[in-house]
Amino acid sequence: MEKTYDPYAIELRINAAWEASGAFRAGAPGRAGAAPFTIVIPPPNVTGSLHMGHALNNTLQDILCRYWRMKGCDVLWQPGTDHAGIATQMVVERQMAERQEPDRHQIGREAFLEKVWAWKAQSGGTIINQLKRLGASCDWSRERFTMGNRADGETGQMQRAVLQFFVTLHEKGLLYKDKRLVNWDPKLLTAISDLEVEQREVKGSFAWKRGETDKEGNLKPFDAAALAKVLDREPGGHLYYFDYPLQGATYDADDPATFITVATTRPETLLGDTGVAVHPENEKLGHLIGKNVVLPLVGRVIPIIGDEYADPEKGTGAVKITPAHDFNDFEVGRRADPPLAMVNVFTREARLDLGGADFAGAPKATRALTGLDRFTARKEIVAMMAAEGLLRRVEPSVQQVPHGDRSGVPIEPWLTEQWYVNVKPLAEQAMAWVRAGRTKIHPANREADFFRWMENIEPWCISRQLWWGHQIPAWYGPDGDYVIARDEAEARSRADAKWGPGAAITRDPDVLDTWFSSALWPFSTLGWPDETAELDRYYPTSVLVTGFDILFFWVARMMMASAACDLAPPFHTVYLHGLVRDEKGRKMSKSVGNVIDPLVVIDALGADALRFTLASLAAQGRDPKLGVRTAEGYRNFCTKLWNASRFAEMNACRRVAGFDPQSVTLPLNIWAISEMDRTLGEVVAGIEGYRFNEAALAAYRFTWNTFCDWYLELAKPVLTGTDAAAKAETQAVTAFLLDRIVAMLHPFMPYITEELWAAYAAGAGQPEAGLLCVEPWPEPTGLAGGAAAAEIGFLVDLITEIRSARAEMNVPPGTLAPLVIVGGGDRVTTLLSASLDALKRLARVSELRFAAAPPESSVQVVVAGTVACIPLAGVIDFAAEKKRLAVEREKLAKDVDATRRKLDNPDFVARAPEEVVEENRERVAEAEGRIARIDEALRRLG
RNA sequence: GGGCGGUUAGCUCAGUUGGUAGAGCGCCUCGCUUACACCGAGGAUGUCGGGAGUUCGAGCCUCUCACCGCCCA
Repeated sequence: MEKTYDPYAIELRINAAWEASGAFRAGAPGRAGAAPFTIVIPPPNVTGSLHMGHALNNTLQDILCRYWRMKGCDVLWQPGTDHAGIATQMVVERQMAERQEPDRHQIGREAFLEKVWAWKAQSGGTIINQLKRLGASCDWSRERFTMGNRADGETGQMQRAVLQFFVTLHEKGLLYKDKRLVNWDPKLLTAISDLEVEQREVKGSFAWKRGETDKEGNLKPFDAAALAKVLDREPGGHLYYFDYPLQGATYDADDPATFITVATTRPETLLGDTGVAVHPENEKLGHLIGKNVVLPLVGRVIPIIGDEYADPEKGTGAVKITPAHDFNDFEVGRRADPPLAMVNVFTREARLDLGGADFAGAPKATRALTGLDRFTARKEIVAMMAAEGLLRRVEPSVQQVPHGDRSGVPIEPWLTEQWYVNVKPLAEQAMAWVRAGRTKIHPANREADFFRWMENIEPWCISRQLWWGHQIPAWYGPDGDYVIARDEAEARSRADAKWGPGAAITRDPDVLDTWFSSALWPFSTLGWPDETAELDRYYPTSVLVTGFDILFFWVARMMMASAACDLAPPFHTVYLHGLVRDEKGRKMSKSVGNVIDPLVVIDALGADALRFTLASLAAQGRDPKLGVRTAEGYRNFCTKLWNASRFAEMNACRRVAGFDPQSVTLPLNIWAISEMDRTLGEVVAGIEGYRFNEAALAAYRFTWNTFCDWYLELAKPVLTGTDAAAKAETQAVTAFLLDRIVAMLHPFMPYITEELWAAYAAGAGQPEAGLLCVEPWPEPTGLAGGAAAAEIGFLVDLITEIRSARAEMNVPPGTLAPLVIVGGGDRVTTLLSASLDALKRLARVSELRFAAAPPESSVQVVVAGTVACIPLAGVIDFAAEKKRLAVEREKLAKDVDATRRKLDNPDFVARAPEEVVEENRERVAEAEGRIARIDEALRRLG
């Protein structure tokens, strides 16, 4: 073996070996009869690159896949990538702009898509290769892409899956077109779904009030320029109060009978107001219901209506209603009798468009605003209202402003016709699955989130005004109605039937939401809509591992898609992990500059160290916090394991064919094997219970603390000793334990364990032995630790106590001293005599003596009732020893006191379980025994 | 405003039927012993956010308050 562990070279070589062996291919002939275990990867954005979230997500999936593969399952980890419509189209458009090329509208749809595919070809392999470096044991031969293969066009299977899904929804009556408000992104010029909107808190700073005076008592005029300056930085964050004059009255700012005041956060929408709402039971304003106001700047006469949406406690109690530009107002307008008119004032770029009939009667100055950007318009409108004397007040307010999560600009509710899926019945089915336990969600408390969202689910807007994506398979005929078909030919025949032969039809230019295709991922990747052997064998999949942030985006939609296609629930378990944060708990983001690149960590410390770190941080229901240094400890762990293996090699601890753990006789070996069994149990329970951190920690503790710190140290005298039989057994056990350690750690640290496995095989003269990744998972030996385990436990405690006492006495480490055992039984005598070499080595004992009474001038420790004395005349620091004993005595006395009080409580003795009471009695007895010995020792010291 | 989660050693966090608190890192002291200084040995540090309740017994269960975070309106 090399002197040091070099991750980079090893990872490269091991990866090649895995690839060449086909070990990760699903459906190996040898596993034809095995149970399948399937995971579909959450497909990363095809043009993206690996970030820490991916690293966590895929590490956890890989742990499961490698574990179940070793357990004998036929594992399919289905890899692939997502076309990420908006994000990818944005990237390509940005590139074109940077190169000062003509934009997509100038070059046309075909040429643009050509460029996107070219970009995919160029950057699409990046993330896949990065996943390979992480060690992901996907079946790479089955890689899929949500847009399918380009050469196949719409006849490719992945494309047909999407078309079939669309047709199925249509046939089930779950698909419809509707003209309603959508979240419109005026930068990307597309509708986006509710989930793609993020609320950002915005707070303004400008305040003004009509009639306000300065220190000298002069009226403060409204300063439009000052407001504009504030709004240039941040257009939101203010509440504006406007007076709307009542029809037929002469406006007088001081006479409330002549106007109604409304408050708004978006003054520019005023132009589209078609009503004012007041709560029907509003005592102050209720009497105005039924009257009209004259909309300032426009002249439109609009009604004051009664609607409970207008909260009398909030703002002025009256709300301006703009049905075409606000979701709540849209509902209010529809409820009203007669319904309020809809007046659209924006273009798709969110510029004012006041050229229509609705503004024919508006003043010229107002119509001149046409073409202004919405935020410029905001400043203008406020200034104009102020000039008209109708601005009552401006105040800063904290607002949640919806922003497009991709474009980062405020979204605009906008009236358009879009395609929707009625997801209600599908959500019902998905919820039924979860209720019935056919799909389990871990951690369980996320189930509540799932139900809350599903119960309040809104129609899913699936059309996007983009080019990169699956084009909607709907064709419009001469009358504007449509037919839906799987392909052009089917569309033609349907069109012929509907509109007569040869009717002109045009296909809907829009594409489908990316999630529409990723919703099919668990079955489209297996061949659906075709009936394939893979679908039969690997569907439904086993576990879905993903971040809780896409529970609704993706997990819920996969379940609904399965329901729509009359398939079983797509997975029996959903495991949701947290979001990786930096060491201060902040989200990792480029702008903050706290991003830790997984590849940088892999380069520096190795993939195994990164993986182990992530696994050990993956506590359920918590966001892992990762610092730059966190992974170093686990790099050290790799080195530790490496060196333990080197030690074994140097001491000729070779794998023994046919080794039977039941035949082991040395207490040390029995103890170690039984500890190994226990650890295996913890690791299995951790992995199968999705408590990855607990599994990782158990394996870590055994390897470092039990095996390296104690087993190997205690084995050293045996390995260098003269008892050939004991030596041979210990060599065999060391090799046996290392085999199990690397197997147990393999799901977490595949590279170093695979490498060591090969080294062990070579050492044992089995260079042709197979790969660890397809070895069977080690099953517990069932060896009972019994008395042997207790003996080693005693020895470990004794050595620890002696070391501790010596250190406290400032005994120089080089000093050897005898160990005098007082009143130990036969078992102790035998054990310690047999362990003399270990005691010499680990506790600096020169010789072992047994005596009836403690010798003079000695330090004494007590372990499990046995008194061990170290006579150190001349070396011992008497004052220090007295102090040490006094401190210990005080601690014990306190303990005795507390425990006694408990035992004196009749309720405790009566109600606590017998074993707890007994435990406390023993505690008192033991502590009192120790106190007696300490007192004796103190007397002896004078 | 509603919901969820958090508050445990200097830092990051474990703590799964309630039985007198643990790990890693950091810190301090020491280092004879060639598997490993990316190491070894020893050590210090916590009224488990505040308050109340249930219980023989609460980090854990209930209520309440405070602060922090996330999601939704």
